[in-house]
Amino acid sequence: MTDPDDLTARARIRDAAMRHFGEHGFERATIRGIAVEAGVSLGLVRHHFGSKQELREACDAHLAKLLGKLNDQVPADLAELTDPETSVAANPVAAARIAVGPYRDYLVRALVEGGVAPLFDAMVEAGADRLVADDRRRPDPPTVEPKVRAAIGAAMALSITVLHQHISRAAGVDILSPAGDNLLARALIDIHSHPQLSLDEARAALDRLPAEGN
Amino acid sequence: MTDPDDLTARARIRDAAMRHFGEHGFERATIRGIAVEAGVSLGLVRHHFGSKQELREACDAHLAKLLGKLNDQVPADLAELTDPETSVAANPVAAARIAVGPYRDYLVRALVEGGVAPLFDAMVEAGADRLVADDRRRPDPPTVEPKVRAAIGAAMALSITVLHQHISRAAGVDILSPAGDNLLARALIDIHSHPQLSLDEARAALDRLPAEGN
DNA sequence: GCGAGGGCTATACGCAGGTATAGCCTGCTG
DNA sequence: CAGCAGGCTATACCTGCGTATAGCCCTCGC
Repeated sequence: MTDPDDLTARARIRDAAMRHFGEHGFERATIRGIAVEAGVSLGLVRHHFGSKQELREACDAHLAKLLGKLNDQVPADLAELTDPETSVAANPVAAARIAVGPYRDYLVRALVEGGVAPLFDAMVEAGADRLVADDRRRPDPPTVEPKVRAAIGAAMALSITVLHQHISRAAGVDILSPAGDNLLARALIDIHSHPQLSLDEARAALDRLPAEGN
Repeated sequence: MTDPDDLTARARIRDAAMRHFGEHGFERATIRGIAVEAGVSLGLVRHHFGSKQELREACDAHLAKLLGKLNDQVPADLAELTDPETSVAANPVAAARIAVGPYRDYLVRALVEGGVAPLFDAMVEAGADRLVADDRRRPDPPTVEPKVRAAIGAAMALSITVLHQHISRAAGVDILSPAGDNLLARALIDIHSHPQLSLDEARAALDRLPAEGN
């Protein structure tokens, strides 16, 4: 976002494209609109990126690079990304929101219509590692591979971003705003510390399932 | 889906539209393509539904009606929707998959780009009711309104459908297929019966949060 | 039998927007 | 200075697609 050469026209075009794609979706966004917002001519967009499709791929790549970087230093970011202006401190939820913020809409679009697969897979990988460690401490051995559970976990984590408009409407609070950080954090802590199913219920549910096979 | 008058051209157009919108997205889908698939002329689409936008709204309405009906009789469906052909029996996950199946892609699109808000809100309402009942049995009183937790829960539930392509890829199994029903059900049971955070960890996390306010 | 209405088709219009071309201007290198 | 490369603009082209119009044909009521 604040790379030294991010003031080049090329970077401005890319950023404008990410905003437009995120806001309107790939189809509805127009090269002309992107060019206007970037303050360049229509032809220059085509000059730098060959076609609309290639422009999109460049955006995907850029997002992946950004979030990859972010992913690598989550711990550092958590400490560092404190934003004095909005009085959020030591709240991982707020940190994540701020970090992803500018690219949130684009990320959501990309997730739903393919693309950014590597990003998701990285999240799964990280989650699976954590699960493997946690599983050792479990009295009951899990019957499902860590990777599968991690994939579902990653989807659930992302669902807050992906469906934030619905969550916010239903909850009556903009969940992805400074005002919502605390609420969201508390809700997540509550949800993740209180199982929906008791172990007994879980066993009963498992027994009701049809025999292994498919 | 199997209404008596669902063989009318109007219904065929609507169904074709839902397929096209779901598969290609609203912008990329063309009225012409829909007309061809429905086996009618271009003009007839416009005759029945005034414009592309109105066609879309009709699709939204139809989906809401279908899923609303489904929602009302979930218990009945769970018993009834057993599909002998695919050997799924008494598996709620399979039942849900089969019920939503034909409209899955459309549902996902609609969820992400607005629309179908009432559907989501209904899920939240139902979830909140359940939470209120469960909360009474909790030793520690929840600090977050049921509605907020229910909204997040609904999003998490839907995330499996919305992000199924990523989950399936990462897990190496098509999670929304007969072959995946059992795996998905077992994974969900495991996840929902094993808290990610212990109560102690939860308390510690809560303490680390900045003071109430925002 | 005949007028009317509605399901349906064929054809045309208009334009938005992706793609393509031609060329300007500035700066660098030999 | 010559000349080239590359960032950049202006303009034109043309296809695809939403929208609009005109009218056919069949059925039903009188």
